Amino acid sequence: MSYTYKYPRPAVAVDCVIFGYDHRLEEPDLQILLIERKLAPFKGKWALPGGFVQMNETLDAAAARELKEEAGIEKVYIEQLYTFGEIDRDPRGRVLSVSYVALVNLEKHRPSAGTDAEAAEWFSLNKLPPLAFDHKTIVKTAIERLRGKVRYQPIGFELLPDEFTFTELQNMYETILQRTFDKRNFRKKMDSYGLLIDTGGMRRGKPNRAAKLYRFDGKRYKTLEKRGFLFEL
Amino acid sequence: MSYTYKYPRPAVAVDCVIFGYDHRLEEPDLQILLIERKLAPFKGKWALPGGFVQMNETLDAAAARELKEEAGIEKVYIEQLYTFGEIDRDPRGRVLSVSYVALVNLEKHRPSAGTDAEAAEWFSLNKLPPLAFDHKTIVKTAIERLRGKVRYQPIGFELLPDEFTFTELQNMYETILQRTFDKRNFRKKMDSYGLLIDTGGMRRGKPNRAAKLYRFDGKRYKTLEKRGFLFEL
DNA sequence: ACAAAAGTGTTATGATTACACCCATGG
DNA sequence: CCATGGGTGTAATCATAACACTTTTGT
Repeated sequence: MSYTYKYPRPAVAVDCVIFGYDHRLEEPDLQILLIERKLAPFKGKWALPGGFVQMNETLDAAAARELKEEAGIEKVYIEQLYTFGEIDRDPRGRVLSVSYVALVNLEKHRPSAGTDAEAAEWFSLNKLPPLAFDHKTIVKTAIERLRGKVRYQPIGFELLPDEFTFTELQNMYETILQRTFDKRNFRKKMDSYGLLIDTGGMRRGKPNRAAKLYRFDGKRYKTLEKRGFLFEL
Repeated sequence: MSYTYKYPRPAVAVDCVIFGYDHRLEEPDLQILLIERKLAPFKGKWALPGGFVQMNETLDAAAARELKEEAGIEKVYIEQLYTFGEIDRDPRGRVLSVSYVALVNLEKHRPSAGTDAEAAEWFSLNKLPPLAFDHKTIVKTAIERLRGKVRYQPIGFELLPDEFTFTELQNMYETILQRTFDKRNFRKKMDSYGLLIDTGGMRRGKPNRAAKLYRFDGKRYKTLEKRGFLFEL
């Protein structure tokens, strides 16, 4: 079977930059999920999960599908990033890449084996292997988007478990933004937004004082947002 | 001549939301350049300038080409906005739209006749006609991007002539952001960035005190930006 | 001389920063 | 009982917001 058109058309792929964060690490870092390519081109190289857009699915749906098929990840935060269209970005011919960014908490996505049985692995951002295609550029763009957006939209919470401590929250921001915050000032500001619900639970198990667990109040945020409230770190 | 592929491919178009601003108007407003479609579908309706991506041009190049061909506009600020991929957004079949935002000063682009001899007209944002395809959605997204970005990147200057007065600058921001600023505070802040060069010229001709003309110092901005400086309105 | 917009400082308020000690827990 | 991270307040500084009058120009 084949498809014929009057004018040439580029192929269109979606590629996903999946950021993972593990709040339990001593020295936490941002990680990215990569899959090892089993086919040419770039056979054996690491690449972003992705694939071609089907005719009966939207771009968002294609991204969600690839996320599930290749990375075994579902129902997470995902947003469109940018569309890359350099002429020679794919040696097979003209292929556009509509890229997406997803944010997940690593605790929930440890196994990281794709259903397609491709090797999928988390890599620290500081230790990325060489990547196929122009995926290095895509990753760079994704990091810039994350760094820029995390400061004025409460998307960072997507990287944490549902319940988290103040310190875990602060570490997450410090990791992404590559800077430190004063503990008291950080808590004061977060507190002032009234977006953290005290769950009553405690993070225990370490030889120090137990820490209170909080949950992000997404409903309240949406309400406030409509009234012109701006989350800002 | 025709082109055959093993798998079906969507067609890919670029569409441009061209914002124009006229600093000389009594009650300035943001405008958008639209072209009247001469062919089906949506024949006779107004639409964003755009067209299909050629195989030998990047997306940015395609956007620049359409800008020139359909709107007669060249060498202006342009950036990619978003890629729209709803399945039924084009009645002809599956067509993705990689959309772009361009910013121009109306003074320089008055004639607004496209070289393709299509009717091209500026419309006030508040008085847009019904638009073809999903172009209303694209315009809405573009406005959100402009409103969000203008506050922390000095892109607003692209809407003004090279030389402008403080009042013109303030009016431009007030128009885009739909709010007012205190004159003294606005000048104080702008002044503090040191990004405006006094050209020595004056805006004369009105029966009131002449206003000093300034120029945006793009070079200095780039230098400061690298050192971590953040423009913020 | 008048109408219209240009230009200019000061004070009050709120937000941000800097900074250090006691508390609770598990081993 | 000790090591470790949790939790808390205050003062100084800086940025923002509010506010009104004099100057210059063209007609």
